[in-house]
Amino acid sequence: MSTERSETLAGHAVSPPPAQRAQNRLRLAVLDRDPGFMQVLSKRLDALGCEYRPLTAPLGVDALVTMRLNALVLDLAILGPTGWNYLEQVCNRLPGLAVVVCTGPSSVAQRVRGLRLGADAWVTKPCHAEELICVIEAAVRRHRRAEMPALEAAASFGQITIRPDLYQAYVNEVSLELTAREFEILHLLSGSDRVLRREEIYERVWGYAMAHGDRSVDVFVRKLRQKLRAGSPDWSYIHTHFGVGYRFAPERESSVEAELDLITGGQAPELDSALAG
Amino acid sequence: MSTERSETLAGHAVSPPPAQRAQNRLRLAVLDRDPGFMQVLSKRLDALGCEYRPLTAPLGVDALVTMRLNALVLDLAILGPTGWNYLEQVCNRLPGLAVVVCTGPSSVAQRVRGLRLGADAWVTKPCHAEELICVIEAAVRRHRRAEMPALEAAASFGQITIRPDLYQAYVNEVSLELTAREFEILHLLSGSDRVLRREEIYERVWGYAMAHGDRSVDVFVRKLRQKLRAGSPDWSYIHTHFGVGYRFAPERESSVEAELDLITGGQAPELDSALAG
DNA sequence: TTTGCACGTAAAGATCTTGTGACCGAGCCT
DNA sequence: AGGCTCGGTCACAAGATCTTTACGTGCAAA
Repeated sequence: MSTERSETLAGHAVSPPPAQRAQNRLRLAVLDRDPGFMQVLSKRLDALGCEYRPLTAPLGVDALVTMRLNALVLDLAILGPTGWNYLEQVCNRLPGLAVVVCTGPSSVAQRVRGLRLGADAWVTKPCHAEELICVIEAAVRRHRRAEMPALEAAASFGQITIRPDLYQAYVNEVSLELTAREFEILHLLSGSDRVLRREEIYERVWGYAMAHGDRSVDVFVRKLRQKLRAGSPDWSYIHTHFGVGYRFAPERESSVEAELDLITGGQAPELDSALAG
Repeated sequence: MSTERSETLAGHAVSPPPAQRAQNRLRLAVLDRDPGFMQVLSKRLDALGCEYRPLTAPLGVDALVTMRLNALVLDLAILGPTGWNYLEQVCNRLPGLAVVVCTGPSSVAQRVRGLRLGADAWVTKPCHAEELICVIEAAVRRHRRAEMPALEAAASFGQITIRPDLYQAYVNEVSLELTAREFEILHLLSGSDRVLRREEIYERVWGYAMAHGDRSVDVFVRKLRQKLRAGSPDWSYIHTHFGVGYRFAPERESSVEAELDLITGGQAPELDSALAG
């Protein structure tokens, strides 16, 4: 297959598809010195695909900021009396960070103090790794509900730019006027390098299984191609794989254009203005 | 609620405190049957000035919605096997509600299950009232961090000025007379430059999940547009994305501009001052 | 080359979304 | 109690979009 993704053609960077997944993955740091605890915990975290950073000494708030964490787990015991101060600082400076205190036996007063200072949860050791992780997730979950608007970034392919935040695709700042469904299909295709079978496309866009003989995907691909061609005539984006499905890949079109492009330096101004008018 | 709404007629600053305070006060319901526990807890809650409602049987989700709670504390033991289901339902339908399970001895598996279903914290009885309250506050605090950026600065878009401190929008110092809901929706939309789906708007303004087929958002957008048009006739602010949702973006309208543009040759810098004056 | 499919294309009809006005109940003030 | 505002629902109409259907075209195997 044409592994040569044509991102270089556009002269734009293509945003990495896994951005979405990275957003949802848990990023956390654990400040603790108990080797057994750390080992058990790290094993479970790895299994969950967390990005996980063990710490043995308190990091400055600025360092924590640059790590872009979702959560911080810390054992107050290893910080001594300064722990309270550190906890307060972290909670104040990083209101969006989930902070879970996981430490040995404590008094009610201590736990109350920790929670009042801004900790989201207090787990007493010894504890089950699974439970601690659930507590972390609960704290992060609640936090995320707020700033979920962390959407995907815009991506460019060939001449078109796909903007998930606006549910629309553009060529030179001009909307292609895609309908919601058209956009979803384009978005799906553009996010995958491989050939997608019709059933796959249907299922992921419509949300349920495709009926046998349904031609809806074909019809939408046609409309998409039509609008893509209208806005970007000398490129082709959606390729048919006979008997299989469709594949997205920006490619330059016919020979005549190609020669003109060489002459005019990759642009055909008359064409653009003609279309724009 | 906002009883002093009509005072804004003058277009002058109005004291917003009552609404603010009501927002900050904790509104919670406790589903439990232990008299001793309830007594101790209610005493502490009263001292803190919480609006507090004891329950001895599970309330329907709809009933909980109308109570406008911040938090729900429940003892799973008194619900029996149906408790898990109830917990799940409540957490799903009211994503903005802090749910704290406070129940007797339990297994790790049970606690994990509860947290996974959406509970924000799990406190084991017997527990100190003070600690439980801290846990509740921690959960609510995290939830609020999202929608309570405290005092936000005023912002202007096109001809309108949005003043979160006054819970009102203005055109040339004149109030648009938005109701609370209307303002909240406008505020939310204006703070995000992407398309917001109805479900998102509903969930962030109403605080719980939107029922399928609910048209409330549409109706309020209509009322908003009406008032915006009344105060700023030749601008449009809220744009419909068919099949998706709404997006806020101040844009001039064509009607008056078109004629002026013809006269002034495509630019109408005076227009701003003319309209502003 | 012929034949059987798969696919491209187009348009009409069905379906879904949205705008809109009227209406009703709850809560609040007088 | 009565009038008011506000929040929320309903039904209808106008559009926009989607699905279905029909037929032409091109691919691939025999």
